[in-house]
Amino acid sequence: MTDVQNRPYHHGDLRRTIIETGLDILRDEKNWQFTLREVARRAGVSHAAPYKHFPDKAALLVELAMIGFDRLREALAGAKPEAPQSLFEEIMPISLAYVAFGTDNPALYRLMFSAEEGRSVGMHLDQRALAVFDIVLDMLSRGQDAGTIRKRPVRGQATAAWALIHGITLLAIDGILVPEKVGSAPLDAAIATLVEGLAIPQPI
Amino acid sequence: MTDVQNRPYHHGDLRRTIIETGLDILRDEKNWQFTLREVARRAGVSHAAPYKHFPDKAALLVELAMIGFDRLREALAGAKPEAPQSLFEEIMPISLAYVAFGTDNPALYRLMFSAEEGRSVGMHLDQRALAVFDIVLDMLSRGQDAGTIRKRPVRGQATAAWALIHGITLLAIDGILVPEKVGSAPLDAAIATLVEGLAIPQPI
DNA sequence: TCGCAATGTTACCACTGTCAACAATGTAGT
DNA sequence: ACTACATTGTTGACAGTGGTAACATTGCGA
Repeated sequence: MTDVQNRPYHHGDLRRTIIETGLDILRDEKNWQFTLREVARRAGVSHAAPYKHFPDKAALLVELAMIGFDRLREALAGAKPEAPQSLFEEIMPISLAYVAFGTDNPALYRLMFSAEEGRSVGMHLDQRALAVFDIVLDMLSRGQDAGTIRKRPVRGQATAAWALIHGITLLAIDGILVPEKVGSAPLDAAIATLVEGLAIPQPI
Repeated sequence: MTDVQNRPYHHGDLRRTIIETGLDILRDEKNWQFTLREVARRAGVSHAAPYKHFPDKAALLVELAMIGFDRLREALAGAKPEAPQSLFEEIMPISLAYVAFGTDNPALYRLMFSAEEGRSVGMHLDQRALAVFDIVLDMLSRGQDAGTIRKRPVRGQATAAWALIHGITLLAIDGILVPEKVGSAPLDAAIATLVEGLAIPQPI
């Protein structure tokens, strides 16, 4: 266990440091210029050092995207209401948590769904993304069992739910859907529309 | 009017050529490496020539994104059904056209909604994007007047509709929502769910 | 016809991703 | 303890990129 004080030749735990530095850059770099050399620079290490831990830049980005999916899943799990009285009360907090995660970590969220880096992210993305998808899927399945949502292919309904929230999140990140307050009117209305589409119609 | 045959010193209409070449690259470059030098190369011109027509790379990308929005708007306008018998019949073809546009022009569609290039695209995007948004808005307004959709803030419902289709399109581009056939089951189901959320509930 | 503005080219700069060669360090086997 | 080796970090190079400045060529108006 080397002492951190005297900057030894070997960093000690450079891999983790690189990942954390990468997350930092994703967090405060609004201009999305993610350079491997900048990561190395911030980590106080030479520009080629990261290559001892990651085969190339895309690999690091994949790693970061993975962490992003993990965090998103945790955020959703943490937002799940305990005793929802209606489908709306169940879906709303999770949706808000999802959108909030996206607007709080715009660069990271974009990275998660970007196929721009040589298709790598997209390739490895399936499993983790589907883990998030499964949260929605479970929610709707239970709702269907409880008789609160329509009897339609669950997969299609989950797709609708995910796509809607995903779309809202990206529109919010892009500043098109005013993300002033997360609890803004269009957002609530959009989610309400989704819930109406899922729920079994009630007598007016 | 210079003859195109003998490659004069002055290209003649380089600006348009650059834009078209850019669109070509967007079309067949799946790997999303959009280099200004490659554009110049394909246009058969020196690597600095584009700077006489565009201040920088971002400006060209903004231009391309604009064209993308124009084309999307035209595609949607062309897909509008003539005499829809229901809200579903009205929304479905437009939605399919939207998703098809995205999956047919993945790189272009991504560019349209990417704020990665120095926020330029996002800044200039508003007007054109809202033009697309207005198509949805008009559709829902007319539906509300006709009494086929719920009386809720139109803006929120239009947001829901757009976000859902936008999300579906991106998920399809990312290959998460199997885009095998555009008329796939999850896609139809998702749109159906949307329509149910918009429409006034019918007696079962 | 002459001079200037527009447009294209060349040469250069800083920067990036990536690789090869080299240096320092930890560690296993004797 | 000593030595050979694998690990990890550094330096220096390469090609490719966005961008700028200086220069060349052309078209066009006075």
